[in-house]
Amino acid sequence: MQEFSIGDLAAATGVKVPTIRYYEQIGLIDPPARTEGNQRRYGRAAVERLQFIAHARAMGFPMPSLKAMLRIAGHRDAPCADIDELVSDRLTEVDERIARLTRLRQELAGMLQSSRHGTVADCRVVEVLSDHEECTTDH
Amino acid sequence: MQEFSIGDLAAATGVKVPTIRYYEQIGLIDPPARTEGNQRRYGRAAVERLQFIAHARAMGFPMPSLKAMLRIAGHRDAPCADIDELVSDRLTEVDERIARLTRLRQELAGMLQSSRHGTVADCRVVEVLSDHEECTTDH
DNA sequence: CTAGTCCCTCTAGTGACTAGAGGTTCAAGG
DNA sequence: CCTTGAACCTCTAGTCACTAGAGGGACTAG
Repeated sequence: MQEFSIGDLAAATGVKVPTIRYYEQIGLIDPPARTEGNQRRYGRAAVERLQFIAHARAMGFPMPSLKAMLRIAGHRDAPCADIDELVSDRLTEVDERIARLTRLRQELAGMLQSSRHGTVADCRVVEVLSDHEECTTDH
Repeated sequence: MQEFSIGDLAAATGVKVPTIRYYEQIGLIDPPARTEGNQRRYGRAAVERLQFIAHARAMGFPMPSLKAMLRIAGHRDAPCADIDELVSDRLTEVDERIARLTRLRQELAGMLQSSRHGTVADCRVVEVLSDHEECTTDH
């Protein structure tokens, strides 16, 4: 089993070195073996685990879900349904977020549309932002 | 000109009391007049300004843009175009964000689709999250 | 062997708030 | 007028997920 320094691990996963140490500190990854000179040495498994973490973070999973997934993934005979649930929760969140952003998009576009005057004094943007009643959408 | 306590202001705008003090501290709003007993008293203008801030924050404008907008909005004869630019920047950002989330949505949905097996050992979700190559989209 | 890069720990800082301690002021009811 | 209780004050410290820096030790290629 080949060994990786923390820098190798960082290069392999795209997670920065101090962030890896931070993850170790908060217990997201296990403390690895050390060399005589006290440097961290990781194995393949650590690379995969960190890739998993990086990837899940990139998909916006919150830290607690991440911990839960890692815990579940550790039991190879645990039911996959538990993880599926976290994924579908996240899917729902993403859907909501898309919906909210779409409404916001409309509002922003509307603000730009109606603001072809000259100065701030009669700027629709300022008005709309100052007065919630003016919104065409809710938020 | 009627006066508002910090609590009134909070009630009127939905911004919490400590947050208002924080905004004052970072110079987002002006320090208001004080009573004999050193309590803050605000006027109408402060309510409007804070509403503007709350609203813009709800729309996801970052703090620096907010400061810029407030600065510009202060000059009633400044060109509205400067604010429009911030808004259209934000619009672009929102569009990008929607696009990213839509791709993510697909990936999450795909993961769920293909994971109707039993245990973690052969859970697609775990696989996909561990191996970036498996992604059907890029991110 | 040495130069240069990587690694170590520890502390402190970030942004945008939030929470709490310990004390003061205000406004309404008696 | 006086009391009571809610609202206010300042200040410090905590949150999350990192990031930056200081000051020093370890590893590796030439």
